Amino acid sequence: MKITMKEIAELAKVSQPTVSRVINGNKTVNEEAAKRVLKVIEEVGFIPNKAAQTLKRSRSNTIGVSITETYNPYFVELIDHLEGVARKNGFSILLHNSNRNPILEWENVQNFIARQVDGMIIIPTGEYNIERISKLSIPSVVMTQNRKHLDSVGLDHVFAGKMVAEKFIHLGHKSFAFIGTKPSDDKFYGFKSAIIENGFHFDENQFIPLEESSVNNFLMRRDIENYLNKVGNNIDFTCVFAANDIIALEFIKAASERGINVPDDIIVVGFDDTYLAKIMGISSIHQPIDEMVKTTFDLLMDRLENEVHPEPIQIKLKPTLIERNSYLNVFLTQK
Amino acid sequence: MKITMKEIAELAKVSQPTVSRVINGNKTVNEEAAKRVLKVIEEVGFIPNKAAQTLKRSRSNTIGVSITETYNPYFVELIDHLEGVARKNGFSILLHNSNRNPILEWENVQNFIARQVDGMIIIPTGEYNIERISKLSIPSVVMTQNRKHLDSVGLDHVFAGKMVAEKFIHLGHKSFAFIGTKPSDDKFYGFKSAIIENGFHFDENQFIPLEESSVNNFLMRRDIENYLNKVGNNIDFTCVFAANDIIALEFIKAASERGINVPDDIIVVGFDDTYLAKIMGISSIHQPIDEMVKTTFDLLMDRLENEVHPEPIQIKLKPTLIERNSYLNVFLTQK
DNA sequence: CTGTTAGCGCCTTCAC
DNA sequence: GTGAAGGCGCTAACAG
Repeated sequence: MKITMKEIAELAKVSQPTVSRVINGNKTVNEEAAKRVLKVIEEVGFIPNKAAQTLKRSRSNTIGVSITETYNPYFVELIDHLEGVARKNGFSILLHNSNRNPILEWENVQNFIARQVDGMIIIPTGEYNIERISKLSIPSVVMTQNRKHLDSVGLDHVFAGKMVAEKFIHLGHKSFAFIGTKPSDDKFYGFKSAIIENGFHFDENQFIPLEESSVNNFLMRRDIENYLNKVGNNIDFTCVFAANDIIALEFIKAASERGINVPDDIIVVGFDDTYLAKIMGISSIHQPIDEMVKTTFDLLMDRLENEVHPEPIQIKLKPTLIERNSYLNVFLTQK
Repeated sequence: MKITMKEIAELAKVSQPTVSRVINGNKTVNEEAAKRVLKVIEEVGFIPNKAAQTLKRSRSNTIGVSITETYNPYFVELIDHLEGVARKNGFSILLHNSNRNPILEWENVQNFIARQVDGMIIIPTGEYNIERISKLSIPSVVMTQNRKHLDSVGLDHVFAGKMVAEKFIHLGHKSFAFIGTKPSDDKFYGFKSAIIENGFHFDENQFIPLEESSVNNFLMRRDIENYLNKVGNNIDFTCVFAANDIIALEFIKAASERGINVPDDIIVVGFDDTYLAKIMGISSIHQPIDEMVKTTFDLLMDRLENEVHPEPIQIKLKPTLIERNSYLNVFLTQK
């Protein structure tokens, strides 16, 4: 059924390796013969079998990508760009979702190995598999987060937090809030540090906690409502930094329903600058997706070509703050 | 560097085919020997080379997925589910984006063939490549749209349009609008037909046209603004059916800025029921993503196992209408 | 310039 | 039950 080089060779009256030569652009082929081969290939629509090539060359031109979720559009943009960059460089993407589950993440890695990927790009579920991966002899780079034991391209979250705090302070705010999963978050660290460094106080009651398991907007909303119900009318912060855009939007909605106007009463800054922020006009920390993908891919290519295995590189990209008016305000002040 | 069955065989003091046998669960192996082999495999962390397996078995357990975009979260949900179902069945996904470009789409297909995928799932860019694909001898199924020449799992768009029109009529509306790319759209056809069948009139001036090239919310917004500017205050429709949720939201925003209240003045129904609709409380046509993915995958598996190549099957799934209050209304009526 | 040869890692008869 | 032999489709020396 399937056509092979052998058939092409017979039809073009050359040997099979010659067919291989013309396909791989080996110049040392008689022009006439090459033409004949190309003609036959064209006619029968021959496409070389990459499984055989991979086996022979021990290079698959495939990279395995393990992601943690697709719920946050930020990750989707990342994957999409990555696929584009990879294709432009002749690579295909093998995509597997770990769903934030380290066990599945490890399965993904095993699968990538089995399928002979040339390299892996990992959006990690946590620390769990990082060290094992680093010992694997397959070039791997972690994207979106920095890890000690592996090449990684992340974002300067501390800087992002500082930037937001300084913006708030510059705008005259004096009482701050943060919404996020864990207090150990770098962006919270940067946020809080900058507040304190500027002589202000961060009230720990104004850390609005989200459950680790709150992975969609309903659950995030629930956590926010819980907080708001608890504090009742004792809200005295005037600015909020949310750990991502979905959270920011849910806070704005929850606040609005309680008669709190954003941005007149409270201003909000989200994170990731996804199209959610763009569509809804929410200020947000923009991650340089293009740069992150490009850097990650280049780093992987570099590791792929230069066998030497030096110390892991940690690259931290600089975010920027995108200011918007909050479209929601438009709706609120309409009447 | 890489470990092979040969090494395992030596370490376990058996022959290489025996290693293959235990890995593939062939019962005809001495228990003692099998144990030894498994132990060695465990110790050295051996993972069989799928490129070799693929070459030998001419089966890769991979399916190629060509998508047109990731901008609409609906497609992302689809891919994510698909990846989950595929994995559960031992398949990996090779993902390529055609970016709505038929040339890239064809490249994707070629690449899939080269990489020996067992089957393909295509979200098509249009009619362009469908027939070529149908002649390919690799099982392929089109998802999200129905095509004559290829197995396809789509949605009953005509029914969806009817459903929305009937809902509008039931609510007492008499003047209708539609926002979408082309009047040939099945959902517009169903929408308009139901309006006429119920004795109402559809004013062609109330087809709000979007450019084919308007692929993001800014461009969609621009088209909507153009329309609204053109008609000025002569808006006499009270209900709008938008071809997707992003369009619906952009219309709501544009209308709100002009003092038109949604849903008090105009009600809006979107399409796809993405989380955008969920987050913003926009009514929308829900596509049964789970069912679509499951059906598509099962159909592909069926084609994969039963060599016979009967007539293409066209499956049309039934959408449902999810009614919401439009959160935007909450904001609008706040003060 | 080009054909012959060998082998990538695995699976599959086929004898023993 | 298991080893030996052959081959999947391709590439890479190596002669000629």
